[in-house]
Amino acid sequence: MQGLGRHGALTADDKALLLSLELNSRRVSAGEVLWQESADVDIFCVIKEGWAFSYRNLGNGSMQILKVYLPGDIIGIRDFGFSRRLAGVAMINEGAVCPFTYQQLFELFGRSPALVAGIIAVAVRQQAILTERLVYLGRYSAHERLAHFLYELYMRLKRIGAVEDNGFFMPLSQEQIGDALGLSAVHVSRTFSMLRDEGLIVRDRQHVTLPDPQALARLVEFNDTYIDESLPPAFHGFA
Amino acid sequence: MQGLGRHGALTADDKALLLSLELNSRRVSAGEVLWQESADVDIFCVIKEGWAFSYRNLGNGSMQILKVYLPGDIIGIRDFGFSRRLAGVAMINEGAVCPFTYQQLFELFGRSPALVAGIIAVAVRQQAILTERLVYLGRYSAHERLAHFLYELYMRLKRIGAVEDNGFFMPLSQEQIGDALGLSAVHVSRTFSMLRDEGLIVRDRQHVTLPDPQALARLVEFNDTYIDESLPPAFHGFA
DNA sequence: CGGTTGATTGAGGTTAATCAATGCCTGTGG
DNA sequence: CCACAGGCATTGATTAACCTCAATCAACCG
Repeated sequence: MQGLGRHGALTADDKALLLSLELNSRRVSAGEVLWQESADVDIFCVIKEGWAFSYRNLGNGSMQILKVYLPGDIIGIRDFGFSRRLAGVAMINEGAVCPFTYQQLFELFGRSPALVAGIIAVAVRQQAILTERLVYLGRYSAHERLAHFLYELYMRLKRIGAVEDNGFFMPLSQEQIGDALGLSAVHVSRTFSMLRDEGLIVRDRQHVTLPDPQALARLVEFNDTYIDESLPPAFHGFA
Repeated sequence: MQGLGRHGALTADDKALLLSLELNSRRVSAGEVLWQESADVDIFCVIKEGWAFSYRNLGNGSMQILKVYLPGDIIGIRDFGFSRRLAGVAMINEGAVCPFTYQQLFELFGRSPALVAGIIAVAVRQQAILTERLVYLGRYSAHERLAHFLYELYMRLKRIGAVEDNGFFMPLSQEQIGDALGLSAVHVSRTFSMLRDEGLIVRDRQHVTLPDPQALARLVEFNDTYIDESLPPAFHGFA
């Protein structure tokens, strides 16, 4: 609700609708697969608690992680408009999700322009994050990829109040980070060491600290166009 | 119109609306920049003729090409919902485009559910193509990346009737292909030679032939989920 | 005809993958 | 409480993929 409200005032009715969706939330365990790739598209989810990721398993035995989802993120709207899942989704750690159906989504669409605008904004910004990683995969070294990845997490976590003293909880294994960045787990480890020696990133088990976020931002030339989540003025008349 | 009509019957009114958009088309020259990254978002375009690509220029001097656009493709809907361009767009060869404004897009939305469904379907499928390349960038070698890239072009060109005897016109330079696949131009050249020696891809200047598309499809494990362009049943009641 | 652009080929260097060994935590069962 | 196993991270050595630089060549263009 906090996420969607940024794009237009929600009426009391809108809020009631959203709250009704949140009622039937479900606890999920670490590693649990929410759905497999190619499965039928039935539901979407909002993460209430815990981290998840979407992935593709490849013919050569490796896996590509497409996106990491944090509490408050909507999972599955990328599949909106398809009849089968383009990617699987699994939980990283324990948590809770609120599932809702295509039906309920269309209901929202019919009822509230502000919610439509909000969901469009969320969807296009998620895609922008993906595009940003495509750029990094294509043209940057392991060093910059990892730095960018962690800085992006830092920014997203800060938005939801999960950063304290420039540090945050990060439950991904180095193997999983490698699968997200197109690197081997071994090289992720080496790259972490480099970043630590440079004083840019400190990591202790599942806790990451960025001693100097500004310096890191300069290094990765962070493009915050897609983090700014306001919709352009043209939308105001529409939704 | 052909592309959008796949997702629902267009009324005579819809068609008239689309034709009116096509009236003010504009000729564009090879290499012409349609817009720069970070520019204000004012228009979208349909390509009537010629090829284009969207790109990001990076701090380290290199460029990442995000997507290649073919005749019939809509350019710029990725920026829908942002006030500034996430990527630049430039023509590869000479051609013609039909620009239309945010305003006109909203008008379409208000008038025709079938067009809304069509545009949603086009947008999500374009994103799926991007995601597919992200997977290839992260986890496949130059050999498979190039094979996949060309096979994807082959499939998309076949849809619009631009393939003849398994061959097609391909105006991209090897430098540009490298920018799309995250490779150097030199390595693209070597990889082309490998594919030619394997009998998978024959290239003569700007003409590419796939002697055995089936074999190539097996090699790249082409995922055609996102090429199937029908919207799922759930949409039928909605749009 | 000279100039330019794009493709090819070779040589050598760099990045990151792979293989393998070790260490460190954590949980488990005796 | 200790022994042990499993998962994760680290480190070293070797190999493979790809980049960069540089030279050459072919096609095109004024």
